[in-house]
Amino acid sequence: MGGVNRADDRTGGVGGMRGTGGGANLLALRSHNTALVLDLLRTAGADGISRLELAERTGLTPQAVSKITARLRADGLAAQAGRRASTGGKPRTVLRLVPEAGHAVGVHLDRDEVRVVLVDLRGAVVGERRAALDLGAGAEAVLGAVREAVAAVREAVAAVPPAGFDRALLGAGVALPGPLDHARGVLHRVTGFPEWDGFPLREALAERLGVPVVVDKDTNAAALGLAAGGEGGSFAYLHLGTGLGAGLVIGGSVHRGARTGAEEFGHQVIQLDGPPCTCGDRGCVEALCLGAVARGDVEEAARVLGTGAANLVGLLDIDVVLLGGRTVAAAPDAFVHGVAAVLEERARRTGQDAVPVRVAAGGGRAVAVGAAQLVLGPVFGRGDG
Amino acid sequence: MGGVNRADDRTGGVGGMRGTGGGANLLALRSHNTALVLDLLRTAGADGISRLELAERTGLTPQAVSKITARLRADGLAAQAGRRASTGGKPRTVLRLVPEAGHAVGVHLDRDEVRVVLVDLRGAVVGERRAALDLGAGAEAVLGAVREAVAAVREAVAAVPPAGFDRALLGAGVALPGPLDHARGVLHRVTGFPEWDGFPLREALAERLGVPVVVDKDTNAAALGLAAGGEGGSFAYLHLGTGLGAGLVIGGSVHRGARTGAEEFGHQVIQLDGPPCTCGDRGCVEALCLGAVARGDVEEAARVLGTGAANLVGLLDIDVVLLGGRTVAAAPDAFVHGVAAVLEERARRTGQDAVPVRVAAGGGRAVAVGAAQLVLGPVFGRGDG
DNA sequence: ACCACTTTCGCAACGCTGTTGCCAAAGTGC
DNA sequence: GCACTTTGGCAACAGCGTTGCGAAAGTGGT
Repeated sequence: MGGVNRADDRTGGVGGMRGTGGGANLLALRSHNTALVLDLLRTAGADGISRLELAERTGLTPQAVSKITARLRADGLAAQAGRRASTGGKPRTVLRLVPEAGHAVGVHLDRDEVRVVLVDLRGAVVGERRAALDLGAGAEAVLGAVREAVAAVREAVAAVPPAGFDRALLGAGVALPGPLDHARGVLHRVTGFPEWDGFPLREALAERLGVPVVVDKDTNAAALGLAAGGEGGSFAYLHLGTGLGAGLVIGGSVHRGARTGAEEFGHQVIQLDGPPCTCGDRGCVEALCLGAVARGDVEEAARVLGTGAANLVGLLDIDVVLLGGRTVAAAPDAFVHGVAAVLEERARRTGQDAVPVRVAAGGGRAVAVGAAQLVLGPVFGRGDG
Repeated sequence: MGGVNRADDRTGGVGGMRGTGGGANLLALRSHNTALVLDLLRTAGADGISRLELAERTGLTPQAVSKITARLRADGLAAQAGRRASTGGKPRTVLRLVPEAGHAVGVHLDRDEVRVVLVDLRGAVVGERRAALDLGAGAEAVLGAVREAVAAVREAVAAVPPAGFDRALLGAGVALPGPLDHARGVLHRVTGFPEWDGFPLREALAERLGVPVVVDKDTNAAALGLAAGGEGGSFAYLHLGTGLGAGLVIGGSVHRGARTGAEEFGHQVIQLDGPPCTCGDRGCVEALCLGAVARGDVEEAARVLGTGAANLVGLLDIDVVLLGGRTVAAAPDAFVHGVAAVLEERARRTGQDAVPVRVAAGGGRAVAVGAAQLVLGPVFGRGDG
């Protein structure tokens, strides 16, 4: 290890911290490093990870890792899990995350139903509940239904063994369609339901549930869930259902604009003076893509979607394109191949490797699971996603 | 101030730190907070800023700020600069950055000339030199010319009073056209000059100049320069010259992809099956825009550029669009108004405020000045830009 | 002119961080 | 069975920001 300070040769430093404020004290430093270790424990999964490996990956000294993991074990968040084979000396003891040391609920508030999942620290679903719901039935009814569904899931899980575990609920993440103010938890223009305009959902729900609440757009939540599910680097999640939206993950974190209008992927113009779109513009990807679907021309829809994806890939250097939504689910292969074809053609021209295209994992509960990650993310140092 | 830990009620914490590694020790914490203070001192400019103001803005305690600024003063980086009016007690002493405590050179390596600037810590130009240069003349000739130009600027500045100042050269930033590997400083496919392919420019130049070197794409450097020049938040710099490129600043930092292909703004398709582009695709913004310019139809060129910009604004929630480059400089008003018109039309539809459009400041030496910021940025905690 | 009060800001002691030096524990290999 | 390697905890340590306190330097009332 030598006498040289090991963190000195890192390029990153503490990094980050844009905007105002950002002074860091010892508490911030401690929680930062703790979150880092927790994140590595989570990534390691059931295999576990040794202290020295943690030290190598974080750049901290083994002794610092020992201190941090000792605290985590004392708090019940980590546990010893066997040992590795010796390499000529004392074998490394393997540590693993204790998934049931904390939980989070994820709420997917859709136009016609609410879906609630309870996940553990790993992000694994341990309870789920769906209920029909009219998003236009008014705030009281909707909030009540959410409260009920959340309570039902919590009770169901609490009833089954193994009992005695700490079922600490860290908070609730809520995802719903339409732009909103993520930072303040206030809704804006929920498509088709103007009565929600300006509604302080986070505050109202936090009061009813008695736990911290985070709200976000459904596509962002889905993208976040995919990122937590092992999808690394930068990727775009394109959701093609009744509309066309996207969630963007850049460098591991979800991109949200300062305003609410971010990720209007569907209203990117790719056909100057093309057919009119519901948004009032002409030649939007959404209009072209859904128009082709309506005509039954899935091939053309995929090509159009691929062109929009190619623009994104070129602009932001995306690593993977993931497709989701009901329309994609109806003909997954056609869409994947069609989009991939456009990207491969592009890669052939630029001489680079083609960006892979896949159907997003998670299926129908991807958004709810991602919403839960809105709460879990910060625990593992993922900012707000 | 009370007994409560003040950093606890911040949402940010130490934050950031994506990817592997990232363990932070006390040294990292110290340099983080120091950089934060330096950045505020720089932003304050000649007006200066008081210790208590620094404390409020960073979230640190006044005492911590006093310690940090004492170190900075001892190092010659900060100095007392008068005092403010009293508000009923001891008046605050104002601190300011000592600009001449450090310098950086910025090199703009263009196809036909090299432009070198020497800037102080504020980013103000204190020396400049231009020289004709054939980028295709081979590595030896080009590197020699750069070395000569840099040496000439340094000597010219060292010769003029006020003498005796610490003229510490922190490093050199180099900007040039075409994609490259920013992290490793290796070139890729410099448009029109295939012989530079894979050339380790950073290493080669660092050896000749004897100072650390950072390389980046010209549009990224220009965007970084604009960000350092007071342009806040997220913005896009669109450069329309012999080609069409863009530099993206998201949340105060330059966006670079993991690969080299990021920000291929000009090859965004906005006209399906449109006219062929030099890149091999059809309907790229660059082809349409430059085609219109060639026909003398500046109005149409601006509309096309505006459509591309609108796509960007919608996708990434950009705050400002800045235009630059020779073609824009030839008819600035036409381009600004034409692009603004598209964005205003878009804003009218979505019911939001229109994103403003301006001509980028800095003129012909914007890239060189921005290149210097590649070196200065990290000093002020701006990561690598 | 004097004194009470407010505000700024440095010194000293403190708690806590990660680091270093050292040693016990627990394996492998001759 | 002994030498060696590797792991990881204990204790002392340097250095970070924080807290307690007091000197410095103004204002405003008397």
